[in-house]
Amino acid sequence: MQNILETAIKAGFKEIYKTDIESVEFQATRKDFEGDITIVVFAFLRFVKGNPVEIGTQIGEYLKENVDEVSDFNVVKGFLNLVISDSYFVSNFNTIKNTKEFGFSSPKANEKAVMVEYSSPNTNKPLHLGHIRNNLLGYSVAEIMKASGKKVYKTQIINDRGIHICKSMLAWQRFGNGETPESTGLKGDKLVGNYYVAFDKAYKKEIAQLIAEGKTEEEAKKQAPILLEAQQMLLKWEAGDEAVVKLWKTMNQWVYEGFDQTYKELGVDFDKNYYESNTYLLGKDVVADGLKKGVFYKKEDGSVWIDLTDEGLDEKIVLRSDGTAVYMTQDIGTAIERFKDFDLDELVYTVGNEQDYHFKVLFLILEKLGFDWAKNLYHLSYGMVDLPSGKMKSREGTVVDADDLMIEMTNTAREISQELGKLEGYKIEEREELYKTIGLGALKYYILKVDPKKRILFDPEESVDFAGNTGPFIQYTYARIQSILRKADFDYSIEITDIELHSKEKELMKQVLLFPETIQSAANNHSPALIANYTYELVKLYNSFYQTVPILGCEDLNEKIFRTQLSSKVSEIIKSAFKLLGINVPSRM
RNA sequence: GGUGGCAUAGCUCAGCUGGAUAGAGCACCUGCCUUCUAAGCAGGCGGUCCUAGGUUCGAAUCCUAGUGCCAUCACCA
Repeated sequence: MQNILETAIKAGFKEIYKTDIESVEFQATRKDFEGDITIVVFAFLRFVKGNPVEIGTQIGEYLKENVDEVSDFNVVKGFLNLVISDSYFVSNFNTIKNTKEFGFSSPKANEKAVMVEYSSPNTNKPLHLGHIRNNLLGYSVAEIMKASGKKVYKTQIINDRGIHICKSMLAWQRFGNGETPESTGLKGDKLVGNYYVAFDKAYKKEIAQLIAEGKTEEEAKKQAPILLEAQQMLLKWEAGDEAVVKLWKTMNQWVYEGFDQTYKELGVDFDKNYYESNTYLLGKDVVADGLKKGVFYKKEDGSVWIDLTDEGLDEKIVLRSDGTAVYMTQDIGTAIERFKDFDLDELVYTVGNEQDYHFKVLFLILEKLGFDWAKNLYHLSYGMVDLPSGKMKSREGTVVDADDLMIEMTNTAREISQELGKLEGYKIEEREELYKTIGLGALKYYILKVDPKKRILFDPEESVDFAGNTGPFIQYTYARIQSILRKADFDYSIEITDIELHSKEKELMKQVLLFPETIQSAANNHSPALIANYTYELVKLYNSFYQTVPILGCEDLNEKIFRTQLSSKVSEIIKSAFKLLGINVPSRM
């Protein structure tokens, strides 16, 4: 539509004012004015001198005469509001009416893929609310990019080695009495997490003891025997000590089983897992190579650095003086590995904004090393999820556990649903499934509707809403439409062409037609929030339509068919949009 | 201290590349279930868009400075 108008407007200026204009500025007409599309006349004043109202009127008249789709216009101040004909909307609707997965594009042949990394947990403690945001964002962005026409691989790198892992292992050895998930009935990740906390407790105790003996806090922190022992254990692990490796495998396996369960409940998945225990040595040869190229330099003690002061950053270490890899070394190696493993041209890292600096440096290093794909690396940086008491800290037990939270959400959904009592004829299992759908819908929507880069304040005392701009509200609208479609006992597949639109229908259709560009924009911006906001707007318009005009009770058969078709399309879009957010929709609720 | 991010209604958030009287939801108040699901609809109340300058016909949006909160600046990850 905009293209048609732009060409016409340019032609109009040429005819009336004998001038060429560069571009036309469009915007949606505000609700309080009549019209569908608005042209900002002010922008033309650079090319044509005169009164904006006069110019607007002349252009409006020109368009009304020369463009079929423009049925009327009005000018308010410097704004030319155009009324687009009903037939334009109706014919547009008819072309998309039967499109399966309207708004989604399929991947083009031969196009390279995008890899989205998310989750990437440590294997020493259970997943919490912060991981939930990460998982939901990563999963959703991956789905959105798929829908926008990209081939996508989902991945995570599991941080399964290092001193923090040894801490839980050591604590289990000392205090565990051979406990297992089976013997305790605990989820594996929970059990291991308990020992991570136990380590910290014992460690703190030893520190206090040493301080009492006259050491400074700093000395005490470094000399606590339990810490030294954990460090010993790490060395043994790296040396391949049989007993340590065996324990490591056993405990990690417990954690994986626990994680799998959480991921399944949350509804996220991965195409490939990377393990840090396999990748932590990667990148060293790249560093050696970069050293030759002069990208890095060696200090006297043998450590290798990169100087980024020209870019306004600092110097950064890429290899320790003892030749071992740091985090950065691994990330360099892993990135390269991934581009070898898959035919990629883009890699998205879903990692909190506390690591902004790290990724800035990483990308810069890869660019300096000469990888042309380095410019296609993207850090999907999101804000922290904070509690009213501040930051969540696993070691201090101030975390909102992922499993617990999902259960609580389901419980709330159950309470509300039972109170409303609309589920006659539903079996117990069906109901439980539904409570989960609604509870998780509330949680996921609550988190995803917020712009990723903003931090979220989560108050466990105030439960997530189920009314207003929420997941359940949107699910409810979907269920309502399903109810209508179940009751529609007539053939509504025929094409309706000649029809006069109710203003509610027109507004709704305008929103429907925006779905494809919303997906593209959400993909470009890596923002599920755009999908959430779009869907909310769509659903609000639908509910207003639903309560203003009769659908099945409509006298005129054409109207009735058309409104049913429109309802059906809206429900399809709700379902698709929610699929992009990883949220299911119920046929009743 | 250096660097980066954020600041919009009592609370939670929208606000696209600058554009019309700054929009939703929650909360509070008023109506609407003998028509398709009231987890809904219609309406009311509520704002120095952090502050001060600047650019512009026009600034919540762009620039500069300041204030506040958060993050980061380790041979940790």
